[in-house]
Amino acid sequence: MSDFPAPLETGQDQRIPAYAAVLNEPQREAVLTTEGPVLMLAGAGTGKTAALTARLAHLIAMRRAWPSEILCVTFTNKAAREMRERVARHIGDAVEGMPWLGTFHSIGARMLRRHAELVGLQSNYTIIDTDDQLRLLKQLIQQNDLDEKRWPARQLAGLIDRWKNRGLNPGDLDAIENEAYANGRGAQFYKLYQDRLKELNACDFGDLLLHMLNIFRTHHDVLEQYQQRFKYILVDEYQDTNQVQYLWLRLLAQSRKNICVVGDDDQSIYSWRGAEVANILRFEKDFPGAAVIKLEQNYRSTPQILAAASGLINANSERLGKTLWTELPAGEKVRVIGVWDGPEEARRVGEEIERLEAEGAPLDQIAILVRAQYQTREFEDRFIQIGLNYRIVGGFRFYERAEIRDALAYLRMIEQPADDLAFERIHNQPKRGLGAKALETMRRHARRIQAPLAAASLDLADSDELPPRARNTLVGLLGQFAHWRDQSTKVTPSELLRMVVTESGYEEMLQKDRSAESAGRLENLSELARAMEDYESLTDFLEHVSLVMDNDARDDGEKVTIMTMHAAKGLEFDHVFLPGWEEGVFPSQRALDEGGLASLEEERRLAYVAITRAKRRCTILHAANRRIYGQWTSSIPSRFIEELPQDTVNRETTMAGGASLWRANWTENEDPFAHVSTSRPDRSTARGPGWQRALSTGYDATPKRLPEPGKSAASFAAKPRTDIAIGARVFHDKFGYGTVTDQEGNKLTIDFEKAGEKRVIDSFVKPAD
DNA sequence: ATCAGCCCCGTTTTT
DNA sequence: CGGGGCTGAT
Repeated sequence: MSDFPAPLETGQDQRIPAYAAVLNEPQREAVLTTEGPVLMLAGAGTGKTAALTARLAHLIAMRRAWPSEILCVTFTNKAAREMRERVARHIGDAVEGMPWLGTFHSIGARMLRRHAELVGLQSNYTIIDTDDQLRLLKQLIQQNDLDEKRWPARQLAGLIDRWKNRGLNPGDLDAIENEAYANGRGAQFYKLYQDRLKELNACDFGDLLLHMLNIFRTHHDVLEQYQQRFKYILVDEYQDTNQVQYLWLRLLAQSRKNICVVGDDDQSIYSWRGAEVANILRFEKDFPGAAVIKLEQNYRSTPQILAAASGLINANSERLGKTLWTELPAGEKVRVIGVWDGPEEARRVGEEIERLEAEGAPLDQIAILVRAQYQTREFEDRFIQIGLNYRIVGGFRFYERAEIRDALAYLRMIEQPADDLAFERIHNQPKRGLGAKALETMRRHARRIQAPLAAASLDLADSDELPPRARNTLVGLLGQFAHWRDQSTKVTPSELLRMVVTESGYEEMLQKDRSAESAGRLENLSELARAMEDYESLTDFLEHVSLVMDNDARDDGEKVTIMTMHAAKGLEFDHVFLPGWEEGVFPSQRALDEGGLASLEEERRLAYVAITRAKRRCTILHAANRRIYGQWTSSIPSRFIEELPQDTVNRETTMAGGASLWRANWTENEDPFAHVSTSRPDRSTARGPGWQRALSTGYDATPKRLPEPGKSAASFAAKPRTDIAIGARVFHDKFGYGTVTDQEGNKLTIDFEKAGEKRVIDSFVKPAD
């Protein structure tokens, strides 16, 4: 600690490095305690990343280690990227020499490339995604005469994932685990899957970590090599680590014990995908003598927001216990708004946002955080209607899109002719008349001669097992691949991709399909080609795409963000709306039905994460009625609302009057089934057990203020466009091509070719070419 | 080989 | 309600 230039208290001492000057006391301690295990408990908004990056900068500036001797792991590429950028600000180009800063998976992949032969792979192994994984498992299930209906591939994939997350190999499964699939054939299928992957020279995501763990366990020399190399280990979001990651880290840290983990047990929201809070809870036991540093000063939210969140999370047991505080001035209380139903909720949020906008709030500082993806629809519909710019985060990531996967499959086939999964994916994409039947013949032959599909197909083309037509097509396709493989050494990867997309007929297929999606798909493919321009070899690029590429960027203009609470972790917004705080929605029905207290506590942590995203204003909403799976359901406010400290909350309702009156009414006409119905409940007749509780929390049935119809951004600015008239052909980002059949102010009625007739705001369409 | 119609099912998501 | 997957008819 003595080598730290000077304490901050000495004022503007010029010897204080920039990276340390802005830190508070505990943050500085986290930077200075370089030796030995450190547990950094960083509450929401407490400057965890600042401390982490300062620690990295410090280690390097003080010559404790070369950049290449520090292992720094994160969960997401985004976090890794951010870390890299922020460290670069402190130490400049030296960060380029940090090859071991990255996600668990990319670091695992990098290590595995060096030691692949130890687990029976070649170093140019392919990383398969969940789609390939599923198709492979389906094949195995079919081949082994299992009924896929009874034992779905999905289930097996889930089990294998979980086993891998826990560091279990096929031979490690106990009787109970084994029993979990196909009456005791779990281990058998797990083994079959692993063997098949090896044949394909492929890995799934879980393998990237599990293979390395196996190597560490069985090859002490390899483990020692890494233990020597990594003088310091830093782990971000430690509460999200799963068993393999934990075991992996423990082995690597064993000899030097210079491991610093950062996390927040209150923000552990990923147990359902294998994360174990226990890892952070028992860190001090794993590494005796660990320094525990708590970051509790919050720089993000108002005292009210913080108090609400803290009060809520207090209801959880099993916490390490932190108390967040802030020096920020008092702000507004958290608002809790009760509304009649889902559509009204969306309407209300829309109005609130328009109000904020009028006050000058930038739209990108406003977020709507939902529990589940299905909740986004209501808002999307409403925002399209009132012409409010929004973006929905989540859904498909870039490389998960079908067209991207198809393009990659072509490239994989060029790179590795033995990649059967890639071949199967595109053998008839675009349609070329090589259907399921031809594929089956090809597979059979491949199995017979023990060769990869493509090689076997070449062989097959010489026989008369396939009909002449299919044979010709097959020869043509294989010829194309030979041609592309030849070209791949002569042109850049990006040129190769363009060549493949055109020559395969893929481009033509998309051009013929005039839907909104296909236009976007063509665009995605050009984007892929553009992204490839930075890569020299196909191998580099393929790994980058499957492991690193994400599509969160593309910030085109100011938009309100709609996303799940999970996706919002780590982000912050001035204004946060939290709709759907009803029992069964949040906490989710599944969490209530299964998983018991642990599940409920995780939901509560999620609520904590959600509230602490807000910097200035946080608005919670709950609706009395909501359509779930097409059924109108009445629901009661979330228990989390009651758990908020009442003095931090302002309650509002769009309904006023006498709750008592309503309760009386309900008891008189008791109808136990009133809460489930197929028609939308009417304000004057609805009732139900949930409703009663809703009333008791300050609800009322008669509308205090009915939403004023048409009062929205759309009707304010109702100047019709002059470039679009009835009969015009137009294009809409969501609905595709269509013809305008009516125009009323800025509202158009359009008959879409794919989506049917819709009413949309004219700013959402452009004239079709 | 392809498509329409039927049935089933339905959190959260990163790599 | 709505999407995906599978079946059976062209």
